[in-house]
Amino acid sequence: MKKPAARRRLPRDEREQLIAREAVAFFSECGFDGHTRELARRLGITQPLLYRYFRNKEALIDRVYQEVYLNRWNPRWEELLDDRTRPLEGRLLELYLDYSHMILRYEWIRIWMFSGLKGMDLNSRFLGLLRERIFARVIREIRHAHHLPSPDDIPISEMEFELVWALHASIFYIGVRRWIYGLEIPENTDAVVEALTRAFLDGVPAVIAALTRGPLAPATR
Amino acid sequence: MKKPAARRRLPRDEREQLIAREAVAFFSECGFDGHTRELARRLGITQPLLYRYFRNKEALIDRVYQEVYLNRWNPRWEELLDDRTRPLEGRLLELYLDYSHMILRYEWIRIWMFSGLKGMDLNSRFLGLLRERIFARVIREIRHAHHLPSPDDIPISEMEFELVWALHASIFYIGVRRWIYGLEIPENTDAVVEALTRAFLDGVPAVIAALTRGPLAPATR
DNA sequence: GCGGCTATCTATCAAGTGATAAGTAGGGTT
DNA sequence: AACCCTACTTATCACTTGATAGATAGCCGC
Repeated sequence: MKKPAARRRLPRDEREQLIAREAVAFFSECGFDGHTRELARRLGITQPLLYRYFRNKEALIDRVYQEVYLNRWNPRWEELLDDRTRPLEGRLLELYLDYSHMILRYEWIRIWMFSGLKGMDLNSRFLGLLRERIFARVIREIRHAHHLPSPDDIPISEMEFELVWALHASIFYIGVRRWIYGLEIPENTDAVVEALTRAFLDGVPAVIAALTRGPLAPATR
Repeated sequence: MKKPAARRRLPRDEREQLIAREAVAFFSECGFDGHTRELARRLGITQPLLYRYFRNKEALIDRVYQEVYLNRWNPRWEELLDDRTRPLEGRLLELYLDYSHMILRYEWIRIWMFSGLKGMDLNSRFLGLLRERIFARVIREIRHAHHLPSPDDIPISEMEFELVWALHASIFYIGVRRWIYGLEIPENTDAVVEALTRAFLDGVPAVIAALTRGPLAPATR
């Protein structure tokens, strides 16, 4: 209720930011087929004004991606996992809590899914990064903490990756339930993420131990 | 390469089925904003012909839902879980393998997500059923197999439901990776579903045991 | 093979949909 | 207070898109 109407003649930068912010909210609600007229209506401006700030609809959508995803990768996640002075459980809890705070948001989850369904490569590129930089490290550190062979000696198997995918899925799906299906979820999502991470750490090392001894199907990608 | 062109003047029922089947493939690929002209083009017919078989686009989409979801609920799942003459592990494996065969398909997963993003109540209604009929039973049977209090005595807690959601998420996400992100997944998905279910049964009962003894936060819905 | 039923097509409408051009007016500068 | 830059609006285009009306022609029964 700050402004009755963010009206006429704003400085260029300010208007651009207003548009970008509303575009994030709008496209995350309606998908990228949402109409520019409706977006303009929500901004309290006319539709042609959008085109004074963005060359076309595609440029506007690019900006939305930039706002929601760009530079959200936290290099600390990798450092965190590498820091063997700390117990593994603490490292994993911090990682997954932090990561969940990033992805368990309306805009993040929905634009992520819209983007995936549209076949953008954003998703596969990000998940490729996640797999190589995070998942592989998680498995490496679990093996190390349990005195199992390093991935340098025995490559990470497909099934080991699947177990880490499963934890990732469990966390991500909290957001899907809340922001896509519109279901109620527990108020304290941190507690759930924590419980899931602990359960993972309780159960998975034994499986990995069995895998690094048994016949292995190394991950193909 | 059977038919050069499935041409003119088919019997009414046959044409209707052709349209319905192609509509499933088409809308699962393009989403419900896909254009009727493009659908007609894929069918090798003109766009107005669609309207001789379906009152409007909405009716066509209703038919797609019907084709993909209606009458797919298998009452056997409930009977299966109730059958205490069989070991719990066998029952859960059969349940989740069968369920995964239903949902881990291109059309099922994508239309499911499109529907969720559009805010259809299909998703929440189906998941409500799943929660009450399946999840609650899974927890009840785990408790019973481990000589823990029945849900009649100690209601199922929020966290217990979360653990079952997590298994569901892990399985569902295999389909999301494959059919929405376009990632490679293990060839033998049955083996993965089996491993996830076993891991669930290995780890979760201990957590549930702790929960039914510790202070409980009963599930609110 | 011919007549008629109707599956299918051609032509077209009306409402929208992204985008552009040219006019209007707000507000900082002097 | 007059001026001018440009943020913003009005008017409009070209194309798309769901939907309808009427013409055309394939196929079954005789």
